[in-house]
Amino acid sequence: MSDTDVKQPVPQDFDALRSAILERKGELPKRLTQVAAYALDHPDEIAFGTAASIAISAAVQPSTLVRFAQHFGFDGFSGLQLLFRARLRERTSSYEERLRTLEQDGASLAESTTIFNGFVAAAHRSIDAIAAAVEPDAFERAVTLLAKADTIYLIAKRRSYPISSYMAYAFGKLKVRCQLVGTSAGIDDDMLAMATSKDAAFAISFSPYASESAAQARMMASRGIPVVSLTDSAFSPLAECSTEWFEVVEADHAGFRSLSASMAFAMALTVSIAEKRRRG
Amino acid sequence: MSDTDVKQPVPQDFDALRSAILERKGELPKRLTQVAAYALDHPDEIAFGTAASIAISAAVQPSTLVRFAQHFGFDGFSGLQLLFRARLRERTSSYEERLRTLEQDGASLAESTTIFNGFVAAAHRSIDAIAAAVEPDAFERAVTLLAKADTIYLIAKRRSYPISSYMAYAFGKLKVRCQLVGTSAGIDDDMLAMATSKDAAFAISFSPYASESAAQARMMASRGIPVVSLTDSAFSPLAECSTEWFEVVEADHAGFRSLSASMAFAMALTVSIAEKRRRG
DNA sequence: CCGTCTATGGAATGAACATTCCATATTGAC
DNA sequence: GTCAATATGGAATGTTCATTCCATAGACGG
Repeated sequence: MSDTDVKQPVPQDFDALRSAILERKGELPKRLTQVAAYALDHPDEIAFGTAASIAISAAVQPSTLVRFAQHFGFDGFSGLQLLFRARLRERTSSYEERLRTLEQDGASLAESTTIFNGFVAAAHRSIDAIAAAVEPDAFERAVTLLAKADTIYLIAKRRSYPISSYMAYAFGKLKVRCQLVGTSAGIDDDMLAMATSKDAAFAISFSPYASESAAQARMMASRGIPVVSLTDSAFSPLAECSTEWFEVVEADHAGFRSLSASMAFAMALTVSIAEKRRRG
Repeated sequence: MSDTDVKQPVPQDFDALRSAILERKGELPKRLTQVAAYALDHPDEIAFGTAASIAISAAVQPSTLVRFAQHFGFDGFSGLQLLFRARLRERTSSYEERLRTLEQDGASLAESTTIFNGFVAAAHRSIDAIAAAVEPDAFERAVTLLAKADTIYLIAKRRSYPISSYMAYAFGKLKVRCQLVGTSAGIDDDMLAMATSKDAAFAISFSPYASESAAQARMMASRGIPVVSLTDSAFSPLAECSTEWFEVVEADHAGFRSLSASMAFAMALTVSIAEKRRRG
């Protein structure tokens, strides 16, 4: 059983595997070279296929795939396949990598440091996610919609309230009329009742969705007032009653989410609206 | 076998499936709704996972996943999974394409897109900056200081208020007693007057510094109450009266700053404090 | 040219998995 | 409140799949 070369450590990520393959391709027997070439040329096939389907496609036996994986220190083919799948999943996580190297340096970091690094990485990931998820056209439509509104009603409760309150602050500085809804109990509905179809609303709500926010957004929509919203799922009650809606998936650290990505989005929206107005 | 609704054709690609799910989500029974929400929120999991692992993650039975697939006309779960895999294959290209538009801000892009990209980039820079600027030891000291406080007073006005209000929300969830200062005019000083040296304060202020915040922080400090602060310059009035202070330089886009980095910092601090308390 | 050692193909095996089935719970109509 | 219809949980089932095993082919050294 000299199959598993003990000298080489088992590759932990796709890049390591790739290097290992390139490095050792000279000393591999014929069929394994064939597999190596196929693997690097068709990584997606490896990620999605089954051993049998890949074997056919690469013109080898399934057992050869297993042997190939074992040559590089894996338990079997499945272990190797995980790396190919992780590659598709992660795509963006150079941040996680940086974080991992940070944590290797000092063996015993204070817990607070780990938490801090976790939130930093989560923030990066969240921002990448929203950058990829927001369609420029939809964003432009939302900006147009809100820019021509007489008054912009900002609907947000609880966790999303800090975002709307910052938007209200910024709108104030930018001389854009807006009305912050959700501050003191009771007067919200009275304020919203004054809205006309010349106005518009921007609603923010994350799971678990505050029922008032959804109800208020629905009410606005039913009165013909355009509603733009920011939420975290296509299943959000906001999604169905909004003229335009955007999905932001804040990455979490240990179950807690910061609002980093939402804040960036909110500011981009706010400034874009002001800019569009300024230009006429 | 009225499971497979013959009215609906079997979705042939992910978008068709997505539309079908959103369209019919109202008429789905409870567990199937749960699966529907999970599927749209975690498409990658569906693509790679096994029925068993997905079932656990979505808190349903494997059989429910099969039934869900059959409700939408598929033979079984596997048929549905193929669509999620195909999506992942195609997405990777368009996804990277989107991220590439972040770099170019040619005239061809809508202004709102340029602004959006600008804030995304600024957020990344800000977070990198704070990750580099915060010293783990100082952070740990700040956490310790605040964790042993009886009540944490959160001092913030105007631009920094969204941060403290989110912290107050999170502290509430985490059962950490805190007092949000700066909300309604007048009672602030009365609230702060009740603070004792067993308490602590966390102050946030950015240029141009609200004079009240600085005054309140100074007052607390002079009464022997530990003050931790987050500000944007060593010359900030907060820096000189704080036991520990941290500098966050939010990168700006066209003169406007989002609060992305401050939010990440605030959440890290909040969670660290709660965690330290929980441990004794 | 023979023996040994490694590589390979293909069948056998056993594990993982999707799917089905049935008993129970829940919902809705009368 | 009762009954029917539908939804759900969980175990049983049968299939697909990765893996192992073994017989044979090929390479290499003597």
